[in-house]
Amino acid sequence: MVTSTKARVLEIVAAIPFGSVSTYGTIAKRLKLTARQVARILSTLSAVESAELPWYRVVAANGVVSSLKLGAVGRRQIAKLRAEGVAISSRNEVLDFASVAWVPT
DNA sequence: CTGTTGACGCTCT
DNA sequence: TAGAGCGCCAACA
Repeated sequence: MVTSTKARVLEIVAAIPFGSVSTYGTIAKRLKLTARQVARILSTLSAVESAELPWYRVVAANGVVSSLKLGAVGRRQIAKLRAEGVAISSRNEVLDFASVAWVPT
């Protein structure tokens, strides 16, 4: 298989269980990458990929939703997470993050 | 080729 | 508790 960097990241994201979240840094270290690369890959997802993959289950370190996304995508991400049972505080942080955090295997 | 910009993370103050 | 600074690396003008 090709096992391109993008494919590996998408594979991890697609494996995040319902009601759980993961972080850029965790995925990045798991794949021997940097958080920036993981973030950029998710930012370049096609419309189909973004619709199929639970990219909204991926947040920044400490379960904080990236303030850079809050303008547009972030609002949608928080709405999606809440719809899946993930509580988000008024400060855009995942409540009880340690319990819902998921580590790729 | 160089410089800027991030859907980021960690450390120091 | 907040804020600022630096490192990381790929895409883009």
